[in-house]
Amino acid sequence: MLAEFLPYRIAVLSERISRRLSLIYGAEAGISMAEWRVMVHLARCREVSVREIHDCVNLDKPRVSRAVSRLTEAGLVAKTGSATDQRLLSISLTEEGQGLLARILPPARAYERRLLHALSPEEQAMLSTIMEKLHRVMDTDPDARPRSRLDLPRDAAE
Amino acid sequence: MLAEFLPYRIAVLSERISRRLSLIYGAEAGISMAEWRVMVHLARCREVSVREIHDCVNLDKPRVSRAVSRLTEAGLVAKTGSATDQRLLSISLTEEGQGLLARILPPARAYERRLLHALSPEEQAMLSTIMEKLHRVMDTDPDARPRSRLDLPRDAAE
DNA sequence: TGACATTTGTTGCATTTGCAACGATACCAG
DNA sequence: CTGGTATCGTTGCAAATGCAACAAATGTCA
Repeated sequence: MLAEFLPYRIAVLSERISRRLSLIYGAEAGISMAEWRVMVHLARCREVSVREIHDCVNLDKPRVSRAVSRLTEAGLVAKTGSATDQRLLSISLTEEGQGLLARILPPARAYERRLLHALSPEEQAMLSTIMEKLHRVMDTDPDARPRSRLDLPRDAAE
Repeated sequence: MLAEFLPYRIAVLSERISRRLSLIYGAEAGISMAEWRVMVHLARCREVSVREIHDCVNLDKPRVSRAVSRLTEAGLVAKTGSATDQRLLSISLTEEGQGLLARILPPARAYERRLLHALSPEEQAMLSTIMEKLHRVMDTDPDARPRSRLDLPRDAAE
C-alpha cells in the first residue's frame, strides 16, 4: 500500500508542511521557498557567496543565483563583487531585507513551535535521532545525493 | 539556524530520500514520481478514476491526468470510459504494467527496508506516531492543505 | 611566463509544475 | 422535461525546475 510506504509518507508530510509554511512567508513577503531559505541563511552568515549558499541550503546553484537576483531586484539583498576573488560575490541582507525577515521569522518560528508542541520532548529528541539515522543510511549510499555541509548533525545549541 | 528549522530538515530529508528512490524506478522503468505513485496505487485498486487517484496519492488532477496519459502511451496502463458514468475513466494496469511493477517494486521495497533497518522497532513505531501527530496539527489548521483520504492513520496491517 | 585545469556565477533550454479555465457529462429542483 | 449546478478529465499557460553549457577569474605546474 502506497500509504504505508515510508518514502511516500515522508514526502507527503514534508510537502504538506512546506506548503503551509510557504503561506507565511509567501503572503507576507511574496517570496518563494528558495528565496526564503537564502534570506534565512544570510541572517546567519552575513557575507557569503552563491556557492556557499548552494552548499548550505540544499538548492542547486542556478536556483540560488536566480533567487539572489530576484531578492536583489526587490532590494532585500545586496550583492557586490568580492575584493579578493573577482569570481566570488559577496551577498548580504540589506536593511530592508533584515526588516522583512524580522517580520516573517517570528510567525515562521511560531509555526515550528506549534508543530513541535504536538510532540513530547522525548518525541522531539527521537525525531532528530531518527532523521539522523535515515540520513546516515544515505551517507553510506554512493547513489544518494551527498548531504550538504550544514545539514550534518548539529550539536551546537541555540 | 536554518539547519535546525524543523520544516527545512524534513524537506531536506524527504527530498534526499525521494531522489534516491526515483533512481530505482527511473532507471529501471523511465517513469516519474507521479507515474510511480499512480502505478503503485493501481496495483492495489484495480479500477479507479482519475479523481480517485488524485484523492489518494497526493497529486493534483492535472498531474494524474498527464501521468495516466503517458503511462497509457507507454502501454503500462489502460484507460477505458466507465460504462455507468460517461465522465469517469476506468484506469487499470495492463499486463505489461503489472510486469514492470513486479520488477521495480522489490528493489523499492528493499530500499525502504534498508531505511527502516537503521531504526529499532521502537523507533519505527515512534516515527509513525510522530508523523501522525504532526499531521494532526495541520488537520486542525484551516490554512493547511487537507490530508488525502488514504493518508489518514492506517490501522489495517499488510 | 604560459598552457591547462578548476572554480564561480550565469544563462539556455527542455521539461515539469501549479493553478485556473474549459467542454462534457451527470445530477437535481421545479 | 428543463434550466441551473456540480463533477470529471483535459488543456493552456505562466512560472519554476533541473541539468548542462558557458564565460570569466583563479589556481597549478612545467
